[in-house]
Parts: sequence; structure tokens; C-alpha cells
Amino acid sequence: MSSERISDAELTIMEILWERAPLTATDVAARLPDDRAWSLPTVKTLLSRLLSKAAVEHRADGRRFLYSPLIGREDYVAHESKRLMDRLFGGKFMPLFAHLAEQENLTAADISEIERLLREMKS
Amino acid sequence: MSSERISDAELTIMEILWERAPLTATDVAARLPDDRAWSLPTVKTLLSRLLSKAAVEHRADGRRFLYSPLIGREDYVAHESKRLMDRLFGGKFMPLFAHLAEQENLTAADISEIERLLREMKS
DNA sequence: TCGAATCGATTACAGATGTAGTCGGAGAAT
DNA sequence: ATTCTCCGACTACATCTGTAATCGATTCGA
Repeated sequence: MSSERISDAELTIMEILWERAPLTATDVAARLPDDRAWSLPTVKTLLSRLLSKAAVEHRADGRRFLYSPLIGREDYVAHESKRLMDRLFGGKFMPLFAHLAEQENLTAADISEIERLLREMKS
Repeated sequence: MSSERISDAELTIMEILWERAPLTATDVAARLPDDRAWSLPTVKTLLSRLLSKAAVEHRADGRRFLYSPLIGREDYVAHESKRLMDRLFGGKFMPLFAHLAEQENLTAADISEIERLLREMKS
């Protein structure tokens, strides 16, 4: 649902809310990673954009708002992963896997881990 | 290299050039997928943006230009895949794989294929 | 009660993006 | 030689994005 794209800056906000919610705008600002030390107005702008995209909701608490995510992280991750697969790998899993496997120089530990996951899935 | 992001519309052009190059702007326009039947001016705009991003190059052929990709598809795909992994999976391969595996409902054939790839990699 | 601090809402503004129109010059057709 | 056509270059313009300032209302502290 909600085909509105979430931008990069907005994602930073979502990550904070996924980790802990509800939060006020000020709380969100306080939890920004150091490399994104935005001003409070910026955080508020991003929050209202997320509101209008229906990615978060807010509930009044006295005179401020408490924000919570409406979209789950899992859903978002699934959506974006699928988007990558569709755009660059013809929507198919195997080419994506083959690419990653080649690219990422899997360690022996990775490989055993994958094998374990596969065995698990077979059952 | 070339940290300039390639936009969605621009990617459509790149895909055409990756499939066959060099091409003139008119040729590119003729090969657009049906769901992106852009006007010739639009194609030219996108080509010049790609030029300034150093994603394509052009060579004069009489009074028109022949365009060719400068960035390889493999490089682009690698870059975007890594970007997804970094943004959503902490830069680590295993969580991404685990997510995809769960999401994509692998068939038995997929699983054997993966196992084959893994065996290949071990050597 | 009166100023100070704080909120949300509104406005700002430059750069990127999607999509296209216009213009001046060079070739092609007559 | 003159007109028509086609090309690249430049311009246009709305929307989205990143980043923020300002404003009007409210509440808290003195």
C-alpha cells in the first residue's frame, strides 16, 4: 500500500520511529544520528511530509504530537527490495542472488549459514 | 566512481544504451518501452543530463551525436545493490539474503540452484 | 499577570526530476 | 539559391527533496 515514495531524509526519521515510538518531534530530533544533525524545523518538516504520505500518524498529547510509524519496517524493506529486484534483475530472485553472491565475496561462514537457512526452508 | 545518482527516467535511457550502442537520440526514442513513450525533446534532455553526469558519452557523426554508455551496467547494478544493502540491512549480506529468501518463497528448483552456486564458490 | 520558551503551521528556497517547448543553424530537397 | 526539415542547445515549469526561518498561539515560570 501507500505507493508514495519515502525519501532518503525521510527514511532517517522512520528509522528513529521504528526503533522507538511514539516520540515527539523534539525527541526525534534528539535521536538523529550525528551525521544528520538537522535543526528542529527540518525534523518537523520531514514529519509532516511523512504524515501526508501516510507513513506515520500522530496523536495529540497536550499541545504537542506523538508520532508513530504507520508503515512497518518489514513492509518498507520488502517493498524496496522488490523494487530493486524489479528494476535491475527483471524481477527475479536468482539473478539478484547470483549478483550478490559474486559481489560480496562470501566467507565460508556465510556459506554455511546460507546452507543452514536453506535446509530450514526445505522443511 | 561517479557518485551522481542516475534517476529513474534516466535509467530507462541507460537500459536502452546498454542493450545497444552507439545510438542517436532519435534511435533511443524509437526504442523506448511502450509505457514510457516520451517525446524526442524529453529523450534529449535526459541524454544531456546523463552526459553531464558522465554516465554516457557522445561522439559526433555528421551533424548528430552517437551516444554510448560510459558506466557499465554491472557497475551500476553493483552500486545500487550495495546502496540497498547499506540503507536497509546494515550493509550486511546475510540479513538481506534472509529477507529475500523468506520473502520470495523459493522453489525447490531455486534452492538447488543456490546450492549449486555455493558449491561452485567453495572451489 | 507578563514575558519567555515552545509548538505546530506556514513559508522559503535551491537543487533534482519528469516532461516538454522553442530557437538558431546546418543539410537536404527543389 | 531558397525553402523545408532536422538537430542540438537552451529554456520552461511543476513537483519532489533537503534544509531551514518565521509566525501566531499557548503554556510555563517568575
